[in-house]
Amino acid sequence: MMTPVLAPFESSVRVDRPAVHRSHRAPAAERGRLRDLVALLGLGDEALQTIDPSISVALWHVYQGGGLLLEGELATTLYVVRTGSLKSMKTLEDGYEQVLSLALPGELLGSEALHEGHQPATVVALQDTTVHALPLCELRQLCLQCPVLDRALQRALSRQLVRAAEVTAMNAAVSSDVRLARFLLWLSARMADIGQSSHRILLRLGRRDIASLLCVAHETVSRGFTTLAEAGYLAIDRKEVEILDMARLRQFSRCTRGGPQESAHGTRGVEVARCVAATAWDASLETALTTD
Amino acid sequence: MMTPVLAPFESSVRVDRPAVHRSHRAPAAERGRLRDLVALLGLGDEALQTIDPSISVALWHVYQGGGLLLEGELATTLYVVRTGSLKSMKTLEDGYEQVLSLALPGELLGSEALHEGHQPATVVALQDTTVHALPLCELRQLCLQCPVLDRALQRALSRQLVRAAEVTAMNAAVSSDVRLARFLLWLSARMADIGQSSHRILLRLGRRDIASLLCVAHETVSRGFTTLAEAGYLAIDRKEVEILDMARLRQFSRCTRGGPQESAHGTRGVEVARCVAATAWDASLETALTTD
DNA sequence: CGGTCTCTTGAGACGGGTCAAATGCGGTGG
DNA sequence: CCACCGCATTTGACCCGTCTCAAGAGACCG
Repeated sequence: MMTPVLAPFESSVRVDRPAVHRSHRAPAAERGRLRDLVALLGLGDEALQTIDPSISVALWHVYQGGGLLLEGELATTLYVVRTGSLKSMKTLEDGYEQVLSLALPGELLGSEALHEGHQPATVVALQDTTVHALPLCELRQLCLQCPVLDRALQRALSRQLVRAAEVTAMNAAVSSDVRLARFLLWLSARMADIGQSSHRILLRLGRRDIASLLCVAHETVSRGFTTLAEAGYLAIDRKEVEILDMARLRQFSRCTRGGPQESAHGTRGVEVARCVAATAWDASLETALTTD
Repeated sequence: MMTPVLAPFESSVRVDRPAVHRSHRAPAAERGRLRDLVALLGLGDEALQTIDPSISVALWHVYQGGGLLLEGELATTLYVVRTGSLKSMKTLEDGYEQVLSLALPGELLGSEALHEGHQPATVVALQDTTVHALPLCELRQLCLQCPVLDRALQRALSRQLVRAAEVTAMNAAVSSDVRLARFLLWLSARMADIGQSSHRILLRLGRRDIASLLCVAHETVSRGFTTLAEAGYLAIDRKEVEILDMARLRQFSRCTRGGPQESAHGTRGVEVARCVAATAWDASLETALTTD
């Protein structure tokens, strides 16, 4: 932690040719690191027994705004997020930054590079973050030694696929306000998954990044927050969101084009009533869906 | 092939509760089936040696409009597309059908269910299609026996992730015409990958499905085709597309909001000229990019 | 304390959604 | 073989939602 962080690229970075912007390796070398990794992959201590303890699993620190992966880079390592959060994004030919996903603890990074051998996306930390680094060659050994871990890896890959599908579903053709509501519910569920509050959320993504993820202009996101807040679904202060009425927010998020359209405008609750008949049913599902 | 196909659901199906619409198992039982599967995963015959030949890999036929996976279904099997094509889609709470991806030969289906254990999406054949079916329990044995295959599976999973990211990038915030152009280029590249013409393409997806994939109204897709055709980029007849000017189509596809906007309207080539200065450079990259 | 950033809010224009109707193809049954 | 029906596709007209441009208020940083 003495070593200064290598120039993390600015938050709204335009990734240029070279420069392996990379945060330094942290000195930390705890004993339970492997155990920690194994737990993140959803396995118990018993899996630990079958693993060669000489395997080196480095712990990396990536500071806010720092890059972990750079588009085009050769794939040498797979990462598992331990703490913090990161965004992955693709810089399109025209220079537009398309945010692809949000990585929270327990998730895999760099797995898209197994195919083709180079990173298809850039990954940047949204806050100070730690990741376990598994060199691919060691990973192969691990998979051979420990079939349980091999399967855990498959499951983790599968989860990434599910996440990607969720993002696509979020962007299903609907109004921007509904998209934003879906985003918040999605985030809320994921926070719950990692044991954090699903009601009070600190947005790590800026408006611009959220906008990119939802494929809208950033002003639209801003207005959307205002609208949802005025409707009483949530309170927002800068990057802090508090979901005040989960059930109604979820109700609102169901609207699609073609279906009964809901507007969050106007006196709260009035026009929402139209399709809220299902709210009781809704509430019964809520616990199942949110893991509150 | 004597057995009649179990009621395939109609092409524009709304998946309701029950009914395991499932096409029947085909009688075919060729010798080289395993070899075929292994080849689809990008492995050579040498991998075949390490595999227990008693492993049962069934070949399934799914007829046009027939379902292979049903949302919510328990995960028991992984499929590898052998011939044909399928779409995977999610039925959102409001009944809207969101198309998530297009599966072509060599791709994995059902892999999203490794996590959570049940299918998160429905998969329907767009034409008569054959898939290799690997029961999960046997798959595990295979992975143990044959590390090469295990890694091939990881790569295949990784590829699915890349595909998902591509879809997201396609939908990056741009005009609907540009989105359509990107879709066509994407499809063109994938057709090339599987050894088919990248210039003449038979669309297996209907306008409605394309619209869903691109998150626009189906009328907009229709108009988009007309626009691109009038601009001279392509010719379209019903479901047959012929890309007439790949370079200019690609050029057009680069436009994003914020960047220099291009309109395909009006006399072809006029307004395109503005940012076509790079066309020479473009052409040099083309071969690298398209695998024509 | 200024510079630079993000975020918010407003005003106006335009793209694309919605509704509607015409066309054409494919499949079905007489 | 033909008439009929349903569905996909196309095209037009209209209007709302969202993008764009612009300005101003806060934050954060040096």
